[in-house]
Parts: sequence; C-alpha cells; structure tokens
Amino acid sequence: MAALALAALRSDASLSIQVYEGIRAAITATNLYEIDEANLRLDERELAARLGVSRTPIREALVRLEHEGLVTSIPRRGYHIARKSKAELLEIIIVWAALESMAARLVALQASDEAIASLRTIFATFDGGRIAAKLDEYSDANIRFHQRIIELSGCEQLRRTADGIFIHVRSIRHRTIAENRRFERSIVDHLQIIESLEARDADLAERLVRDHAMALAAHVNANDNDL
Amino acid sequence: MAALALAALRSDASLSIQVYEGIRAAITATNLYEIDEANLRLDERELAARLGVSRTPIREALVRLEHEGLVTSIPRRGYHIARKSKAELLEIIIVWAALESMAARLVALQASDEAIASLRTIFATFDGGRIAAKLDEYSDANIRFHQRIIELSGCEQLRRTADGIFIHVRSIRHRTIAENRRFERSIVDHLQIIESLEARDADLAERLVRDHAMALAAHVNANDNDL
DNA sequence: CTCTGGTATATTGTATGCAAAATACGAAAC
DNA sequence: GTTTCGTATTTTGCATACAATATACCAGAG
Repeated sequence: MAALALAALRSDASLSIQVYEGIRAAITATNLYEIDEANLRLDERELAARLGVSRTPIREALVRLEHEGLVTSIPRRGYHIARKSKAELLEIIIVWAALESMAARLVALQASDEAIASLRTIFATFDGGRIAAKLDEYSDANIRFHQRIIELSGCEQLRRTADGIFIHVRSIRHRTIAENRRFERSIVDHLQIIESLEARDADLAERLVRDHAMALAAHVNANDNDL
Repeated sequence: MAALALAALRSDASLSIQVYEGIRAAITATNLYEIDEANLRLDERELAARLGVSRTPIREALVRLEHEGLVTSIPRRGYHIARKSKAELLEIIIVWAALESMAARLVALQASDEAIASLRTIFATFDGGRIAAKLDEYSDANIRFHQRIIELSGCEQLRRTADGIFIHVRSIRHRTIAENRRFERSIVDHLQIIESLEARDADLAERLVRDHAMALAAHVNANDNDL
C-alpha cells in the first residue's frame, strides 16, 4: 500500500464517498502493471488508520470499487487491486471499441463544428517527426483524444460506462504506444477520424474508430505476452 | 416496500451478497414504471428487519446497487429505486445498441453454426399471425433474443456491461412491443438479423442490430411522453 | 391567518465491538 | 527429516451503539 499516493480527502461529501474517490484516484494514478504483487493488497485497517477514519467507510468504498471491477475481493482474505489478464484486456478493448465507435457516430451526427474542431487542437503541439522525442506527452494526448470523442457524443450514459473501463484502456494505450512505432500509424488514424467527423460521415467515422481500437486489440493479442 | 417480493436468501455467499442479489432480483421482477412512488423507497431498517440481518449488509448491498445505477441515494434522506427519465432511457438504448451491435459482429465472425441456429428456436413457437394473441410470451422471447446475441458473442465483459442496463432495456421493450403493432416490424427485423449472422456478414449484422435498437429509441422518443 | 423559529423525531452515516474463518506456526508422531 | 494435527493470530464479516443531520410539527409573533 505504501506505493499508493493517497491525497487528502474532499470535505463536502460523506466519508465513504471521499474514501472511494481517494482510493480510486490513487489507483488511477498508479501504473497497475508495473508495481509488484505485494502493493496490490488493500488492508482495511491500514487504510482506515492512514486516512483517519473507521473501517466502515473504507469497506463501503471497497464495495463500490469491487462492483466497478477495480478491486477484487476474496472472501475472508481481503481486497486486492485488480490486474486484468490479457484475455480480459482484449475484451475491455472490444467494449471500448463498441462505445467509442457509437460515440463517433453521434459526434458526426450531432456535435457542433467547434466541438469537432477541438479534436484537432489536442494534437496541435505535435509535428509529425518529433513525436518519438516526446512520446509521453503524445501518449497523453492520444488518450485524451479518445476520451474526448466519447465526451463530445453528449451521451452521459455512454461516458459513464466508458469511465468504468477507461483506466485499463489508458494503461494499455500508454504501454503499447511505443511498441513497433505504433504512434506513426496512430497519428494517421486520428487524422482520418477527425476528417470523417468533419465530413459528417457517421458510418465512416464509426468504422474508423472501431478499426483503430480493434487494431490495438490485435496488437496486444500478438505482442504483449507478459500479461 | 411491501410491493417488492423478496425471496429467501441464498446460503453459501456472504450476507451482503445475498442481500444484494435478493434486492436486485426483487427490483428486476418489478415493473418499475407501474408502481407508485411510495413503494420506490428502500428503508434500511425495514429491509434489515424483514430479511433478519443487521443494517450493515443491507447498506453494502445498497451501495452496490447505487453504483450499478439501480437505486439512487439522497444523502441523509435514504435510498430509492431509480426510475430513469425519458432522456436517460434514450441514452441507455444507445449504449445497448453499441454493445449489441458489437456483439452481433463478433457472433457473425466467431460463433458456431449451432449457436446461431439456436437464435431461430427462440421464436419457434410463434407463427406470424398469432403473435398478437400471446404478446406477453412473444415479448419475453424478443427480450431473450437480444440478450442471447450478447451471450453468443462470448465476450464476458460485453455481457457484464450489458447486464447493468438490461433491466431498463427489458422494461422498455416490454412496454413498447404492443404499441403501433411494433411486433410486426420486430419479427421481420429479427429474421433479417439471423440471416445476416448465418451469412457471416459482420457489417450487415452489426448495422441491422444497431438500426433495430435505434428504431426503438426513435419510437420511445416519439411516443412515450408519460415518462 | 400566515410565517418564522425552535424543538422533537426519525433516519442515515460512522465508529466500535464481537464472532467466524482462514492462514501460519509449532510441536509431536512416524 | 517430513508430515500432520492443533492452536494462535490475523483479518474479514456482521451486529450494535452512537452521532449528525434533515424533516416535521407546534408554538408564538406579526
């Protein structure tokens, strides 16, 4: 647990909500796949002591996180941060593909021109050749791009559903962007997606977004054998 | 609460899980949109007394249900079974369309011939003309059909995600199937979907499933003004 | 008669105590 | 030396007690 950087708690919500948000933020900020097994353990009493609250709000927060799939509970054995298997990650990418491609369709049909234009600005600071140099920044922009498409759909339920698996998709994208110089392909794909949205071609936008995500799945399936 | 038929609890899981499953099943078995406001209230102590457990497992179950979106909590005011607004239902149908259309794609690409054939048997007992007579049965078959497509995709994450909103989609479909003789259109659509799956035409299957769901959304948007 | 303020009441939110279950450790038997 | 049984310890799961807050109701002032 010492690996998790728990921030101070928000003060206007109930303790259990604050604890939930705190632990969730801490997990989100951690690269799950690069910390060792021991730090995945979430000890109720230790958390309670560290946050200065009793075990009750901790437990309610853990129940939330478990239902969300971020932590797993082994009865009478405690809670652990959930690391997904390769098969599970592939499935998560499929669900993400379904959600984001539907979002792209909605954006093409409903979003304002300004909203679509805002997608371009995400990559404004990158000029083709220098991406490799600031790959971390590009990875963040990449992730924001995909999240933004879902936001722009204006469909709150779509956003909430995607939010639940976002942390995993983000982690996968971050990890794989450097492999095989995938960012080169990525920047081309993104541009095509933006153009299809600007052209208001819902079918094309949907297909491009789906293919882009499914290509990620294929890449993970073929390459990341250490999961 | 008296309107909810709470069954006896399963005995091999923790109490909070049993309570969660029990309440969830009770809510699922209820037509949310046909009971009056008062019965939407979930009183912690009353539930605890009726199920013979303390408030702690009740609260953990309610937290789960809240995170799932089935109940809402007003701080210090208690829990209520969540009734979705029309706008929310439209969004839920959109998410369902995204998930089921992706599932259809996977079924077309991966499912066995037998699995696809099993979709036909769902409607085996209905011959075109007599549907109106046993509309309730047909409605059930209709709902099972859509759920089964998601099952057949073999994507567990897809199924779990759809499960969370299934209760609402089911309720909508059940309520709208009789309106404007939509079942006539429904049976034609289903047949086309099955045929596209048998032909292994992933693009077509995906489009048909999506259009079928989006037609439902359009219908709800145009007709159900009492939500 | 109406509106405001205060107190009583009811209900949630949190803390704590207790019991049950699982593991870890050690001693004794083979 | 190894295995097995039993006990101790640790940790979760549940129950209960207490605190805090929101509403409801009533009284009194305007």
